[in-house]
Amino acid sequence: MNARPTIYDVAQRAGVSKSLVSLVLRDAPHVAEAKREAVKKAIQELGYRPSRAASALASQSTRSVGLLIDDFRNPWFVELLAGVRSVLDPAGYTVTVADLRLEEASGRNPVDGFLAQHVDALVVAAEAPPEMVRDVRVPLVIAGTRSLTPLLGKSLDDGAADVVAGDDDAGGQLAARHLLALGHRRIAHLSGQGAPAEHRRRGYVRAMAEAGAEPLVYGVDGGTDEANGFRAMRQALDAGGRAAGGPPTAVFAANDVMALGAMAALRDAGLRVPEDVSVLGYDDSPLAAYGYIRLSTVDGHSRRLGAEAAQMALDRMAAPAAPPRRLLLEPAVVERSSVRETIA
Amino acid sequence: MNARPTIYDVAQRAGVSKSLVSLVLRDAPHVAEAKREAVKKAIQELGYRPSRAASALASQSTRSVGLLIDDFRNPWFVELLAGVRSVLDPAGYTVTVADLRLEEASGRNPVDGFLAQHVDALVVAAEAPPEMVRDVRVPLVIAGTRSLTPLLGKSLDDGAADVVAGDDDAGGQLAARHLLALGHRRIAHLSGQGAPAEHRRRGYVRAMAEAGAEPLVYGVDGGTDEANGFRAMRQALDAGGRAAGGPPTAVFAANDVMALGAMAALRDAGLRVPEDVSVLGYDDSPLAAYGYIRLSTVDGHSRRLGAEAAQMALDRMAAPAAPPRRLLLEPAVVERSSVRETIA
DNA sequence: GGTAACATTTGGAGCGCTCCAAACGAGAGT
DNA sequence: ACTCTCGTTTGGAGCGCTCCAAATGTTACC
Repeated sequence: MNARPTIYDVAQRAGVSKSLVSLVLRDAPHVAEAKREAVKKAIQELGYRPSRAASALASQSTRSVGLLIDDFRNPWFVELLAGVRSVLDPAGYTVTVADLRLEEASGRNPVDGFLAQHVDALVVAAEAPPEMVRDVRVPLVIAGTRSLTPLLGKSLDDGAADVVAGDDDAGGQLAARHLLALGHRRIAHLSGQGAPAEHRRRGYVRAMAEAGAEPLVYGVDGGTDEANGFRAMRQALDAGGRAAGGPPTAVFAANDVMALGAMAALRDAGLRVPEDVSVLGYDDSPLAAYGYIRLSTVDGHSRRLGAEAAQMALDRMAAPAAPPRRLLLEPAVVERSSVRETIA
Repeated sequence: MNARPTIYDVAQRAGVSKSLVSLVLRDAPHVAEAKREAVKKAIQELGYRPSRAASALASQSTRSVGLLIDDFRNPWFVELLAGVRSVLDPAGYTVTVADLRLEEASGRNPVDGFLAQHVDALVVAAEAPPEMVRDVRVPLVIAGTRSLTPLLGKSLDDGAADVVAGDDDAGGQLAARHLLALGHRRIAHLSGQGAPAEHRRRGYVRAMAEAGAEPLVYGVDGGTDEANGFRAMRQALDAGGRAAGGPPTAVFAANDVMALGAMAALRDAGLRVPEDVSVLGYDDSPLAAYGYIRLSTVDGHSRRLGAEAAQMALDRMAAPAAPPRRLLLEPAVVERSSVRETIA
């Protein structure tokens, strides 16, 4: 009566067998054009929609891949997702997204969720606890602006994960050198917890040392959020007041949101950006592009990252035994209006 | 061998029948504690995870609800989602999110996707084309900061949709009155396409008329994005220059992103916010709360909206024949630092 | 001691689909 | 006319689980 039509209903209406309907559904070759049409017509008329559950159960494949990101609030993921879909959509795969922060907040393990869902592959673009991805038996791709360390552990252990990531070390160096090249010497770095921040920091410190400039790092023990950006910037300003050379002339923040916090602190202190101090962010998130913000930033190519990750997933599904791949994307600085040469 | 363990494997290992395992899985009553433990132990040891597909197929229910939002890039949805999950998680439901813009970009119908997935209910928080939700046979709830118009059509047709929404008309009035009460008279409104913007505009116009002030609307034919906010603000400024009273002393934007565009235009024009002109946004998106922005805005209570929508979905699943419900949430203004009294 | 009443456990019949081996037809070749 | 092919179509056996009716144990009560 009112129940959802099944493949049998379609078959009956089209005057063929359920098997033929199934073939049409997956548009197989060797189906007579007339029958194909008849089936399509019946599908149309009945408003039939195949049941994913049944199909998944029978075929042992959901043709879906899971994407784990860390926080929906950080728009970083949007481009990443667009990249992932750009390669998975044409291949007929569906992608489901979960937010690590949100899942954990409600006491769930998102990876379990994905596995219960029978995803065919998993793309992890968040700093997930290693044990969470320990023995995932589906193709696993690690993607991140994110640094590799916690992931290398996993992939070395069982050789099963492909990884594609922005090179955060290089990005940190790039940022510092960019500022150095513009004549800055007192360059503060606003950092925070977590692997990506740590690598960016490391790169920054190295570049500063090479240039013979003193590394000035703040906020290491805080989050990589706006509040800590604000706080760390204040510290940098206070330290600069008491210390030798005065306040920094440039600031490199571990990400765009922290940079935004820094800009608030600078404005509150009566300092102008970029006239008095230059601010450089990281991620090239949508935030940075707003006309009111115009933040110069380091671009980790998140869209490309997503596309590469998706391709790796596809490749591994095709060839599960192929040697794992690694790909590092070289970051680049995006000039907007928050950075300029020193006046000094 | 290497295959995923099934319920039978667990049963065998625990020395019980598959049915008992199934009971334990859905923690049914009337199961002896000892057996329950044994089953749990076996599950643990085997790393067993139930197959959602099989369970969905057998039980004719996925215990999942779909949430359709309009654009991942607009962080408006984050709180909405949190609200939805806050009621659905405890009830044991899973929620899957799709982004209308993204789905359409890849030529898919997200609702079809949800239905193929057999969601038990659908929450639509985007301005989906009516035909898209036409004959959805699952409980449907419409949620929005979004105005009701396009939805009322649908729900009146078949009486099957519950709706909860922010009252955009009231919000528009509220915004205008708020500014009026602070002594502003030349209050420009930056608007755009789409039902929510239209209703906010209508409210604004009414309140202005009631106060005997002239409505000044710009940007109606553009999007509700940053670029149009910028452009509309420029127009308002130019018009003010030529016309009678000078540039507006206050601006009410149809949403926060447009307000941000307006702030950029104002800054470029050498005008300060709020000293020279007040800016009021709408949505109370995360954007507005950044220290660097501190945008005063109208709060549509998106979290509560999500929670109410989820509850409605739950209620309707429990009682499919209950009369449809309507709920309008009264917006409120959130004071930050972008609005102040007129000096005049 | 026997049995009713309940608590606990179990096998079987699907859920709607895919996939396979087998059946069917219709020309082509001899 | 009769095989052979090859392209097309079909029934049947699951996929891993839920749900039901029925079986089995256990306790209590007469």
